[in-house]
Amino acid sequence: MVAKSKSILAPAVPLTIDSETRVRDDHHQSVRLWLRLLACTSLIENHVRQRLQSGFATTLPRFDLMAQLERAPEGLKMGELSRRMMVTGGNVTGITDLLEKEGLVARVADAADRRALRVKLTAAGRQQFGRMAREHEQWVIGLFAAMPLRKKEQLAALLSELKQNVARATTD
Amino acid sequence: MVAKSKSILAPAVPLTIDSETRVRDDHHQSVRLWLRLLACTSLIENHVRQRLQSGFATTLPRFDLMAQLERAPEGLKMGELSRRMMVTGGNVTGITDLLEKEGLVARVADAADRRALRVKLTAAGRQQFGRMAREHEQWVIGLFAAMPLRKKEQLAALLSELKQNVARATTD
DNA sequence: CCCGATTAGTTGACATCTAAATAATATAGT
DNA sequence: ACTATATTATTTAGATGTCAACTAATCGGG
Repeated sequence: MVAKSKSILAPAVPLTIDSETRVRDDHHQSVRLWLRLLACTSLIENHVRQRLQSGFATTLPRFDLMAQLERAPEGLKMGELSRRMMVTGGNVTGITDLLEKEGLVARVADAADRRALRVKLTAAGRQQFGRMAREHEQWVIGLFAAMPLRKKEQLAALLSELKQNVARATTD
Repeated sequence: MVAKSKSILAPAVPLTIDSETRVRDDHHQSVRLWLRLLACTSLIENHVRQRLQSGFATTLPRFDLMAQLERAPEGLKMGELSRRMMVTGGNVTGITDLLEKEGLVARVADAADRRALRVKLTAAGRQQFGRMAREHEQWVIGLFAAMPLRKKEQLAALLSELKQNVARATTD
């Protein structure tokens, strides 16, 4: 039963039941892990979205964009926003349009590059974001409150490693 | 999925430096943990989406819906699909419309409840899903390949716990 | 049996989101 | 300078997503 063949030319050749089982379990485990990751994210994301909607009549993407700008006082170029938010450029254009119409952000011509625009928070935008951010932080803290600090640290470390791995695997 | 923004940035609300530092670090940690979770999910999600698009000319929500049906030979009611996919009912209606138009799923009247519909995979749908699922599994395995089995188990356990906590925190 | 409250699903209005095409500007190599 | 190429932002079409209002069918207490 121990057909130890590792023949590269015959990948379809059956492995031992043991190793095959182990491999199959490993495969299932990766997919299950991914689904679990996705479930956690969706739960939190939906919760935060609903709170932003009911509490501030705004949306997650708007909040996200403003959050990026909050820590960039000199503003960010559209492309930089796109990279940080991990969405396409066209998407950023649309969200910026709406926020600009609401007077929360402003497009400013970039001095160094005439193709580029810098998006900045307006005074009103900074003020509104401040109010939202304080509450948002409390929501998130509440969602993670039941997990002991130690486990949160473990989770953060594992996710950090995963992020590196995935980033590497997706770029080449 | 969700009118979804993919990365929300941390607030960092200034308080006094000395007395609240420890608490603030804990709070900050929760937000950073959430951002890291979101970053991992977005990376994987974007990768899988692009592969589904280039390899099968389909999308993640379609794949997701078909995956739910694959595990339910009797079919699923719209509401059940909505719950499992964690999206609204209206959304499920739209995706089902398109998949039905493509002949991959079918709406069947429910015998027990005349309000309800059962959505089932067609033979063509089952076949196409099979092909996609095999590749999809390989993509996911590849993304997680660099992480040792032991750590994957830890991560899965921590996420399981988090999921329970968040589910509890968001329902009451 | 009947009526009000739920439940299942769809619809319409609108906001995100991607992928692809476009216009305008920068940059590098010759 | 000139040209080919790359970068920056927008636009378009189509898919996904929420929410609220709607129809139809079920359920439960009188």
